[in-house]
Amino acid sequence: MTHFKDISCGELRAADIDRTIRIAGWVDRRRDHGGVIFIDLRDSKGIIQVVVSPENSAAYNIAQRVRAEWVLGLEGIVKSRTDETKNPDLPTGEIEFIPTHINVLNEAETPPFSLHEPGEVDESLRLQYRYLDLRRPDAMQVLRLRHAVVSYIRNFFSEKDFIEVETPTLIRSTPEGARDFLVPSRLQPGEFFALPQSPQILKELLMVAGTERYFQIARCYRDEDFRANRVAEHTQLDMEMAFVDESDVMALVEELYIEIATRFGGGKKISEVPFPRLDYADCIERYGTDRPDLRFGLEFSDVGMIFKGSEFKVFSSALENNGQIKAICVKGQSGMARRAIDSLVEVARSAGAGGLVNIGFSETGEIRSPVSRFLSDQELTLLKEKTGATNGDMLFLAAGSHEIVSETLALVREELAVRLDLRDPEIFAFAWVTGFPLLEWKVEENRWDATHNPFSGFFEDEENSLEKDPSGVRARQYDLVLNGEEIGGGSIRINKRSDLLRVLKLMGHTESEINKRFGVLLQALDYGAPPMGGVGAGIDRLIMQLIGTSNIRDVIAFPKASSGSDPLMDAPSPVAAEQLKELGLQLDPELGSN
RNA sequence: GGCCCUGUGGUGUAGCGGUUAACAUGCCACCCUGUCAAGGUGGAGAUCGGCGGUUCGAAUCCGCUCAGGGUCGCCA
Repeated sequence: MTHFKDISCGELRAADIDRTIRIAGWVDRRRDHGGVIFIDLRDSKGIIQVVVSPENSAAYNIAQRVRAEWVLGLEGIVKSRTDETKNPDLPTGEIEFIPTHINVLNEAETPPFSLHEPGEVDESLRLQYRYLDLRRPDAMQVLRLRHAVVSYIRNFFSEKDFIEVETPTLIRSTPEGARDFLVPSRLQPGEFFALPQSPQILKELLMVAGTERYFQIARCYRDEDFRANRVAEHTQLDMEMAFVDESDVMALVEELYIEIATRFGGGKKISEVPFPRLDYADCIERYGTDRPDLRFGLEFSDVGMIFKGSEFKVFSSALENNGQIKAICVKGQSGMARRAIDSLVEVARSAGAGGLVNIGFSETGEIRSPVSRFLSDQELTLLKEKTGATNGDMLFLAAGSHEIVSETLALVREELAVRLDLRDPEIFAFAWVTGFPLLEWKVEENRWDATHNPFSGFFEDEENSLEKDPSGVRARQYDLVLNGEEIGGGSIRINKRSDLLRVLKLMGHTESEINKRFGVLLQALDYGAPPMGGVGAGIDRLIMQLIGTSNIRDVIAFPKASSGSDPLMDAPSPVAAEQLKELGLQLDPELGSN
């Protein structure tokens, strides 16, 4: 196989018995019995037990010195273990390796943390020594899975006549969207490149160029604060097709994700095929979010009608202020502990709600609620009817503006799912969400803004035209949701210059701004841009779902800490004054010299 | 930028106003020829993230600060 090894440690099997071979790897564990010494030798494929007895004094002397994580090259014979000493827990447990020669390829310091149970080790320490952290077989396994998925994606599109085209990582800054990472230009001092937030414009230009079917595994950069599922640089499956409509793109993407979930999902089941299509407005009504976790129910019911003129002022006044009242029905939880209810109220308050009303219907039909004295029998009867609650169930109600109610109950719904363990870990719940409004009103900026990106196509008719009622125009946008995470999104693009201009003007851009920022695309659209659409889909989040982690750093070889710094390379770092001078940059003296 | 949580031998934790700062694991030495998280005996190893304050006395209480994690803002 190579100069140092004929076969991987982890691949040795009974079929190799009596072979004389070379193996190499790291010392996983060493067990010294005074006489015989056992060394578990680990490589990328697994572990093999090496047995060194005093009879081979040269090897034995070395084996006595050996410590954890030393790098060894061995020459020897594969032997069958006796029946009593076989280890059924190990894939290589039927055999062991008897070395004739041990070659110490490198010694090693004792690692700063155990490589055997590092789940509990401080993450920043693990990141600082990421090259050791990745030695853990399950960490390396994630990288292997990621590779397999990406390579499957590449094959999938290649076989469907797509070509992968690389696009530049030094591009022009556009003030739309997230904050750009900037790279100063030496040749044009005082000017900057931006790292792409996605190859959006470039892939549209590729469509104008006649590529027709393009994809790319593309790195995307956004200089915003981190979250558990968000980092500054992420990898995206970027795809674009010409001469398509929504159904073409969605069908292809759906086919891909079904294949990936089936092949790489570790036996988990896809809850519904074809993926359910949800309308945006409907989604907000039922789940309070545009990326609902469909692994469990707990849908909202609108119970506003019941409380018109109710004695309970919180409810009646919410309605008078044009708000709404919605309920979640939790089956069999009428006896929920007071503490659990209180903490749900806290969750609701954190979302901006005044509170959260709980109404329990006990098994014997009694009402348990802090507001029971305000509720009439008729209201309670109607509540049961509307929410489907029966004796034994618990209702949670929130009242207020549409926005507050949605956000509040969405949080409460998630929290209930966690506490009641409603999320089946063996399920992939995919869904498409469509029917997004094209534009949303930005109160602070006093203008319309694109809900996704300004290049998204739109549906309009006479009543709902851009100029008459922008809020009524739907985008030709589709988002792919998996287990409550947005894992992809795309649209059929605007391919006519005049339409793009209409949208950009509505968004409050002046002609000259438009030309400066979007001039290239506008011009290109004028040169015969075909109908086109595609998706951008997050690879990191997909892998997270496949392995079932909520920490995005688990699926990245060398991730940044959530502060945005790199504990391994100790980046970012100050640079020499020379470098700054070449770039024509001067630092704000108030930043100090650290 | 706001809020919440965490910081004690190498690692993971306990201790929460007076302790020789405890335990596990790792490390080192010795014993041990069939273990596979080997076992046994012994040993080294922490000024309790940093600075300041309160107190007769601070790992413990308070303030500031640093680092990490989460979250809101932000993320077309």
